[in-house]
Amino acid sequence: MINYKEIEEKWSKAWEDSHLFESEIDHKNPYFVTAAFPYPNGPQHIGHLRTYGTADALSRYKRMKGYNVLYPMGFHATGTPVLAFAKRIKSGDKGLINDLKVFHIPEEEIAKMTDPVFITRYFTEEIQRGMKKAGYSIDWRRKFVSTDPAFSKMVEWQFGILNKKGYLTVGKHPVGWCPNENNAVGMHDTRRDVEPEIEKVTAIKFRIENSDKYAVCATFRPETVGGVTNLFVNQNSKYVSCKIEGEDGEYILAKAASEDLAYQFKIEVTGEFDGKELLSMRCINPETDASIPIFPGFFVDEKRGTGLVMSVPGHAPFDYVALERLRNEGYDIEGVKPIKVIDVEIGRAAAPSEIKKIPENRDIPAMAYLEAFGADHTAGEDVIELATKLEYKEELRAGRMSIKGYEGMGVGEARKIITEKLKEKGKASDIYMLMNDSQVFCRCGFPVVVKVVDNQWFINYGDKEWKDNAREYLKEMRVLPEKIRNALASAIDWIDLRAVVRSQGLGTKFPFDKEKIIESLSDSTIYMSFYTISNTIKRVDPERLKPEFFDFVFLGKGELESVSRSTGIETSTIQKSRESFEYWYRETSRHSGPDLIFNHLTMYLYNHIAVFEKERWPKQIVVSGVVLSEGEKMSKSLGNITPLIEGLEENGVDPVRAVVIGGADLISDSDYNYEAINGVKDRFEYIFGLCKDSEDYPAGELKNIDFWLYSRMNKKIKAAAAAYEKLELREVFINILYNSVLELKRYTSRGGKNGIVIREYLSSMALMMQPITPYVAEELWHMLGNSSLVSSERWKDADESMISEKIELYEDLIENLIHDMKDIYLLISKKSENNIKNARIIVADDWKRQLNERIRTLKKMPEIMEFVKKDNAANMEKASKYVSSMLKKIESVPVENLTQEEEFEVYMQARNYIQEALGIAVEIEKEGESESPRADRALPLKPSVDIR
RNA sequence: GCAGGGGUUGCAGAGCCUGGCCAAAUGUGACGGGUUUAGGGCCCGUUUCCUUUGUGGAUUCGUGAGUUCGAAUCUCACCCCCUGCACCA
Repeated sequence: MINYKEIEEKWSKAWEDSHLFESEIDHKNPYFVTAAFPYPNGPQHIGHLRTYGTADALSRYKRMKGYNVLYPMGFHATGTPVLAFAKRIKSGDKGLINDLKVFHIPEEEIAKMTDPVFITRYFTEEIQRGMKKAGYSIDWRRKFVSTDPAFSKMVEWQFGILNKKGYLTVGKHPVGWCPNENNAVGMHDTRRDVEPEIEKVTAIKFRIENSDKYAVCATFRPETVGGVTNLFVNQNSKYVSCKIEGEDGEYILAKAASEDLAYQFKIEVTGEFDGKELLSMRCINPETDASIPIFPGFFVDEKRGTGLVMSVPGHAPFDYVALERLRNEGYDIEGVKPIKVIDVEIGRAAAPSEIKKIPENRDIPAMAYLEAFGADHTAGEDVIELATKLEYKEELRAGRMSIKGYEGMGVGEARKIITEKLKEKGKASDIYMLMNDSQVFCRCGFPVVVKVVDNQWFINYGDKEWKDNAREYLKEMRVLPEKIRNALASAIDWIDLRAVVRSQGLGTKFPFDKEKIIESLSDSTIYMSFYTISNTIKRVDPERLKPEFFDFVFLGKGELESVSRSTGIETSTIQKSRESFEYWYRETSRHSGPDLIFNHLTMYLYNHIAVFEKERWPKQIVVSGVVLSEGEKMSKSLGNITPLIEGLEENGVDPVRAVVIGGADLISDSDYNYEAINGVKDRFEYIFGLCKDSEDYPAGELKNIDFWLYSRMNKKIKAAAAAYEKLELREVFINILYNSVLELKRYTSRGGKNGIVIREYLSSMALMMQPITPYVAEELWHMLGNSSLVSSERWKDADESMISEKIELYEDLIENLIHDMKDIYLLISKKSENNIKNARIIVADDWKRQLNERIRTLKKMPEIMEFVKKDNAANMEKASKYVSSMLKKIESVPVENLTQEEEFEVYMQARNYIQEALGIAVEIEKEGESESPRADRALPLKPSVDIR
């Protein structure tokens, strides 16, 4: 049994003593690996092993390939998480405290976690401990925290550059807002952690006849404005008339709605009245100029939108139903007829199971959709809702405009055009609505509204030139796995204005508004560069880190002497920092998770482009997937989160690394599960056992099977290198552990027992395994008698001359033959009462082999037979039979060719093995010399078998 | 809705870019057998159906259509699933 704990302690100490991972500038090519900043607001769990472990595997591999690799680590404490953490501890949050107990954090430590500084220190140490245990080849001397004053200086410098380049703008922005606390609310500030879903809708103005007042309706479907036959109001609600800054005329809104909208517009209320009063008015459809009435609508919500609804009975089931109900109540709705503006085939784009029948009459689509669900205007709201959703969906996807001026146009396109037109004429504008199914409440208990914030600072990722640069540069950059390049490209296109400051949290003060703090994703877009100097400036007073310093170090601007004079930093320090940056910041690999593609990674790319010279831009981005636990997503509620250190101690670091890092290819999810870990352990045991046994094996002369193992080994080395380059770690690991074990087993069962061959194979395994399972590799390496550290060894390239397809073919022939023979043996033993005495293997004659060549090239019977005649080597009758049968399955005519003698030799050499496998005596004969009735059936590479 | 990814034989998961050698790797589970035979481990076999002194046939890779001599692989349409959508790290 392998004692993982023992080998982990032994080798991590050896690595530390040899300072193997403390990287200094040297004559070799640099390679700089960074992985996402961990947050020091909790210990890490098994899932974290993925990104950091993958980065470690790459680091270790690149070191083997002769690069001077730097893999540093720092911590991200800016933003609200650490503060919020302290706040929750202070308030005695049971859930959080419980979580911490799961991670075995002592109570007296938890008690101290009301202090953000303590939290940061505690968890940076805790995380570092876990990372060391996990065997990451990290240079810890460069560690820093994003709240360090020196780091802030660099962020200030960065924002100075962004500002100079005109990438910072001030403007308006909609956010979820609590009117009580006067604060922006995100998901974590709401009750039950719901995300306020803010959506833009179109508000359309309907002028009230004979006045300069407008009724305002919010809608998602402005393209149906031509089908508006009336408005709906809630006759029991209060309405107001008001003035809106920047707009002419007066506007009518529900009172409740106007209160919410006041956070989006400056609204001055000029009057208040009951909804009933509106019923006597008429207004003008802005698209058709028709005069339309105002009716009471049962479904109108005074808080939703504007509290007025434009009625499109032709295309909105709710509107249709409301009108029908009014009619049945005796309301005079004559003159209001549904108008069809879109043509659509019902049931075209929906799951047919929902639909009961397809109505024939589609003159009123809204009615038809209700009928499709077997309902009419008496339907309940849930059915109307269903019909509405289906109709909206189908019309958008498959509908064609039928109204004048837009005939045949797709609904999506018409929506854009009509909205644009209305806006141009000043008849529509955008408002924001919360789209959550139920009201969103702030934690303080107040309902959340949408506020349009003024004076909000943004980074303008929409800047055309910047965007073009990013788009272009992405093409040059290496992206692993290749398939996320698309996602990055669309992220680059999509990212636009990004709010960049917050009013609370830890972090760097925003240089252009010192009240605000730089938002924490924006402060960590170029931090990797800081690793290159974090150790050279350790003793420098942060106040001296003026922009001139960073200009010189990162951009090579200015003169050393004058920078030193104006900053007060010694020239040697400045010079060293510059050299370090220049040396390391070239070949870089950035590692992150899939959730960061659309924010961090995109911003990382943009900001490098904005700040640095092109040689310093990202060279490679690597995104690794997430880790499941026993096939399920890890989550607190499932209680299946394994703390990193605990998992590593329980199962051993390398089995866990193998399963988590090598268990799936990059972006795919890997599964941390018991079976897989055991599978890996079993194989490690096998390898170690074989290694021990092989000490007693003699060397001896090399046989076919030895050459076979060499051939497989060298092929494997080639394949592993190719897969490592693309970080296809699953491919690598399956190949070097699982397949190796299969090959070794086959080798020994075929009588392979050459100690030198086995040990050479094992040492190449140790080398190849090292990036993924370093401890086990190290142990194996030393068991094989090496005294160096495998972690500092070079990659051994494949010896092409040892790769032999022919040798491998021999082995395949034998395996196939045994397989076939076993089948036949089974069949016969089932049928025959008699005991089976022996088996004959009959190897096909050479004339068949020569014919195979012809069959593959000529492919036609007459021509082939022509050849047979000329050649005269074979019996014509036998030959024609053979050719015609082979022609039928021309695809399976083997390309490889052996002579009868060669093939015969192969079976002769393996005769003992075959006999053992079958448990009966085996004779090997040549077709021409055999007396077996089945001799004819022998095919090249597919001997006939005669068992009796 | 928009964007990205995906739907493969019990499960997991390759293959798809570069069509044929794919009834489809590998792992795991299940079943049967073996092993100085409790279990485990290890070894062998089976694991879509039919057939069989054999290496054969039929039907399969979300659904439907198409291109092709030939499609899991290419094209189109549709259905379903996962992830993200901003001030939140």
